[in-house]
Amino acid sequence: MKKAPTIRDVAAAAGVSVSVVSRVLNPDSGPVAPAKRQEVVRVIDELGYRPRAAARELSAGHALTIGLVVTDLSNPFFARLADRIVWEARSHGVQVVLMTTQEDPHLEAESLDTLLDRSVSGVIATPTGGNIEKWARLQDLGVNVVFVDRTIEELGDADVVSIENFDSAQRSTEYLIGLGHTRIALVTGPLSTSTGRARISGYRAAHESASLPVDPLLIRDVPFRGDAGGDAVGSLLAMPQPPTALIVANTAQVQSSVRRLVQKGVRIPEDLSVIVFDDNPWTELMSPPLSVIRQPLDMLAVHAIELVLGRMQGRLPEGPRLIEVKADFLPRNSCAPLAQTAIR
Amino acid sequence: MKKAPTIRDVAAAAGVSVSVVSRVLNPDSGPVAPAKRQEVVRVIDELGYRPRAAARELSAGHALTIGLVVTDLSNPFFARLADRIVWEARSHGVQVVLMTTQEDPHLEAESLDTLLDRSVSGVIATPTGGNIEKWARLQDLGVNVVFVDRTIEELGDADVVSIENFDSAQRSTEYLIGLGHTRIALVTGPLSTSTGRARISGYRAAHESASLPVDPLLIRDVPFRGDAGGDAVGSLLAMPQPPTALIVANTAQVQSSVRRLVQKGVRIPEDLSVIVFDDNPWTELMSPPLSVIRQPLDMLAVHAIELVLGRMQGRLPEGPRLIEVKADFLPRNSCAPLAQTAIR
DNA sequence: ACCCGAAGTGGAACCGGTTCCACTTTTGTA
DNA sequence: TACAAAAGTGGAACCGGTTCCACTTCGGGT
Repeated sequence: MKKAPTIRDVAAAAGVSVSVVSRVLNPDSGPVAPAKRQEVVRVIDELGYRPRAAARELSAGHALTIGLVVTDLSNPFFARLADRIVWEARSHGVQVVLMTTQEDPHLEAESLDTLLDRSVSGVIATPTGGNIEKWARLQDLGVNVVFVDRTIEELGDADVVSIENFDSAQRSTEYLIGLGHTRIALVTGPLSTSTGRARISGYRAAHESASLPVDPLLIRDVPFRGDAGGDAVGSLLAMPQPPTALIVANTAQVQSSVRRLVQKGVRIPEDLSVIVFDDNPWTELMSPPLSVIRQPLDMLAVHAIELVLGRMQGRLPEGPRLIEVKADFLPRNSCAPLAQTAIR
Repeated sequence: MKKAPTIRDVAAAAGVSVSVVSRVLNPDSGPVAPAKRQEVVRVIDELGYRPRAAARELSAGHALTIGLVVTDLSNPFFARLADRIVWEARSHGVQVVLMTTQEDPHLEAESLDTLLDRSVSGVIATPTGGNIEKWARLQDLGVNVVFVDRTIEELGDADVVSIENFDSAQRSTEYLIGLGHTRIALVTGPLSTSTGRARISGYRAAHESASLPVDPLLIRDVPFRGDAGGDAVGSLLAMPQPPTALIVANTAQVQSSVRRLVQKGVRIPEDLSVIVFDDNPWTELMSPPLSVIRQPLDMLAVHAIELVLGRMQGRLPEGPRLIEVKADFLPRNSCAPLAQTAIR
């Protein structure tokens, strides 16, 4: 186990001072004579020298690193989001430190502290909704915060990237209404999140423009983790007058909800028409293939990274940005007209 | 945007020297009078002081960080693995820097360089198979390397955690043979990986003990990325005498393979019996639910972390360790006796 | 009362980069 | 040819921790 060379080793071997090596390492930080530059480059290559990130960070005061704080990587939604973000970050030479919260504010708080210790220059997160002061403190210390998929109302000056929640919920609801359905259930995110509320609004708006009444019992706001989606589905099916259509607008709960449907032997779409908010290849492989609101994860990731890096480089207007990405509706075969639906 | 306090601020506010504060921060690094310890703790809390990780790393020479290098997080196998590893790492106070290789040795090489710059104390990876010298160099510089799911033969002294490849392939093959199948196709990983070879051996062994011949054309070793699995399936189906059963023993290619089956309108298990190596909730939600070799990701993750941390703390015997975890076979409804299979 | 070792403390070097600044050497221009 | 501006260079401080070591203080044993 040998020791890696340092900048002073390089300087000595090239017969120059560390200043010169540093200037070679960071172009535009000062002049270097072409001959010396070449020699330094040669020595660097010969010794296999690589600058230690820790040293750089210490003197710079911040790291070329961003934190990614998501609920849970075993959920394909977050996993794919993470994948895109890691990919985009790398192409900009930025590393990603990954933390999961399991939707637990305590774990989230711990993660934020750790990221602060690491002097990350940005954080991309799907926040739990708690830790308002902690998030504020983070921003206060100059960390660029971007929320994806959800907002925290109390945090006015954070950037947010999400899909068009209102619009997506409205469109999927309208589609089902167009098929003749009147009892449409909605499983969505917690009311404490902007996302959850916006989707409910879209759902209501669709009902209103069709002059249909809204049965509040058909709306279920459930947490992002655990088996809450499945439980909501179970309870919906057990209603005296069960729904004939279901929109699962809580991406993290799609799997749980669908599992419950399968377990209960519900036939799709003969018994129940289903639309889910998801972007998961498996939805297409089911029989029938599920109709989905496709979350454009690539776009979410790209915008999130753009925001973080843009702020890092100070090339972005001051105020907080809200970016809403259009989500595609992909009708497949999990929805049928009400006339062809078996009412129990 | 204010500035975070440093250890010197704390020392000044508590009326002690930085040495004392440092000793309070790191118990067992030296004596501190109880009264002063208490005062220092109070000041730390009051100022909200947190030690900068970069400073620590610089002087320690290595970071409390491990690198996780996987193919692709949009693949549920790697995503779930990452999830468990992040979780286990956190519980030991270790952070995880995530990098993806897309199975491209160049990207892998770049990742390793970056991790080296960061002075990570360990790397957990699903290696591409290339970059032998780079991996060796990493180990040479004192980085603990643990491979998951695959080995690199040329790298004798790396720890490896994987499932019992030979055994798993053998059992699934025997199961199908038991159902009467004689033309069983195998889609597995590249021959350049130990995993790929071991699974083929298991497959062959099952044939031998049943005195069945092996048709080499039924064995397809395909890369971990791209749509190679689907293509292999397409080509298998187009054979003059196509297989009546299929084992997809390349977790990264399960989705691609199944998609192709669905696209081609192959009925499971009426036309083809299927077993896949996977640990993905969606396999259960398909109709029919797929029979799987369940990869015990939790176990893989726990062992990987144990190895890395164990080596970091120097409390592990010298030589490289190979840990094989038993994988469960979960028969569901995607396999039928040959007698009930439609031969085209 | 005396001495020795342990407990407690702070000063300063060190880790490996970046950056400021003073200094020397070129260049360009009048 | 003279002299200011620009290019090139290296010394040293600095970032924020850890750690070694010298020094002081205290306690206990004889």
